[in-house]
Amino acid sequence: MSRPWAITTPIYYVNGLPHIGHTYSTVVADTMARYHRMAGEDVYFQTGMDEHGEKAETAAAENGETPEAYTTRIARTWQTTWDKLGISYDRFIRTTEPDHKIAVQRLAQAQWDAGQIEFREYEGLYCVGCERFLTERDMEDGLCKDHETAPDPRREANYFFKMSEHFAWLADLLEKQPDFIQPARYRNEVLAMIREGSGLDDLCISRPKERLSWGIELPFDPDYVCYVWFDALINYMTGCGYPDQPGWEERWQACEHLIGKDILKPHGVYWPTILHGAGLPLPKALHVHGHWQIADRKVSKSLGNLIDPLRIAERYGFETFRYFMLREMSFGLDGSFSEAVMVERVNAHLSNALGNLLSRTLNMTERYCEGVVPEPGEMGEPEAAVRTAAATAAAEVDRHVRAYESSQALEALFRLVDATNKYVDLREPWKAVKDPERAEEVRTTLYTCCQALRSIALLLAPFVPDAAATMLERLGIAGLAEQARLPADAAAWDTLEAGTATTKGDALFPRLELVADE
RNA sequence: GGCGGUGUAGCUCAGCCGGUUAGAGCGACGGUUUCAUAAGCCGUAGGUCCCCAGUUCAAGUCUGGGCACCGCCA
Repeated sequence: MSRPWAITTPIYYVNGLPHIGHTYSTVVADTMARYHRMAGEDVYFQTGMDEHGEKAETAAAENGETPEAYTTRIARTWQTTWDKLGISYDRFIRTTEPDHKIAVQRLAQAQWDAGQIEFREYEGLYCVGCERFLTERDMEDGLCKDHETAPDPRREANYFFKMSEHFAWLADLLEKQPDFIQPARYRNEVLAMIREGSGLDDLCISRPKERLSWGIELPFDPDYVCYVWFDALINYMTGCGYPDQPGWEERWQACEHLIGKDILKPHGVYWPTILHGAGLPLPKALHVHGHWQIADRKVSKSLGNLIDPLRIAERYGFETFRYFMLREMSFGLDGSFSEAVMVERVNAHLSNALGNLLSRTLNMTERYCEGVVPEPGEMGEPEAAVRTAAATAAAEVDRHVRAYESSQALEALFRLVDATNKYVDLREPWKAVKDPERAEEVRTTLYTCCQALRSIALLLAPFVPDAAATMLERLGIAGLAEQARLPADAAAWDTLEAGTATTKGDALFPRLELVADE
């Protein structure tokens, strides 16, 4: 049995439509999942929707729908989007599903039994319009900022998880296991959040049903439902099989979470302490990425910075969008999205460097070698250099992908593309072909190019799967991506069989033109 | 107000524990080639490494102060 490995996207809140931020998270997770699958690991990849809570209940009511109908409708839209974009998730989980409800109740019960939960009565200023207690930040001159009304003093009783008792443990964990939250900047932020005097305290994990009914009932008090974050976070474990599926712990402890920096606190503080309080094991790591700034074009303020992935896919092709996000964003830092820059990058990398290499190689193979992978002669210095470049690329891609550094991984991969282009120019097969005595050299050159393209396609498969599949198909080794093992098979040489038919085909990545907005 | 981050060529960024003339990719410009998606290849262009002070034989790289932007908290 191969080694388990799991990855989760954030559990997206059932609200609106996916934009570039969600798409980026999902694409990174998909790329990671595809790579680990190709590395022969037993991969589980989960994404899904967080469907409970006040906001969903309110939105449903505004639409004249039941919460069930509303959340089902929105969830379908999201799932359809991921399907259209070819995201290879293993499960699209919804927090309204029965197994999740069981998981939440079991975990809440475990905390209750462990004495981690306390019932407390408190008083605060409640805004009827907001349907929640306000903090100072929400008010101006004693009025709710949103509703400009005075909040009522109100008493309420709720269940609290004694979260602050676990801060020392968490700080200690982050010292001993610095890789638990990556990159390090976010680990430091979490340490700052739980430092003495930072203000973070215990976590309210319930809502009285009279105020909110759209939630999972607390197992020890039917008058209350779970606070939405407490409910939502547990989805990651539900998907791994908690509590009853045999062997869930193994998968769970190999599970890596991928999130945006906006939800660092729930994932970096709430989640590990909740698990610790319930006496449950932790996932393997938390990987935190930055946000996309939208650089060009006027973006309507009311719509916000909405980049609709389907619209981009329609205009430019999803794989180019995907390539751009993975190549352009330094993991952990903010990135800048602009269609103009995307077009520029994609043309330079995918069309000019890679697409053209494939195109010239296959064209010459067709013209000079009857359209089959030729029988190579002796390998010289330049051929050995390409072979070394492939081995280097395979090793570097592996290292960077495992560290979530997709940008550096693609950079390393394109060094192989460049090396191969330089190699062709050095050998000049279009000249050599005119000299009958150099026939063997031509065959060796084109064999080497095909072999390099095979490595490139394999390494590229997790990033742009469709294009990589097309490349392999044209090289006469369709479906190889499904059987190959990374990184070893991308570094392997002399694996192509002479005589295999190749197909020239159309441009793999036609050059893009910037589409003008209407 | 507190804590943290970021500030390096037009753009996006590398530069680890301080050490030869500060790097890469893209773009720009010039040359060359024709197998190829007006692609490839070769070369060039020159940036006060945010500012000031300090430590050091030596500082983008360490220390202190300042400025700008961002994040978290209050």
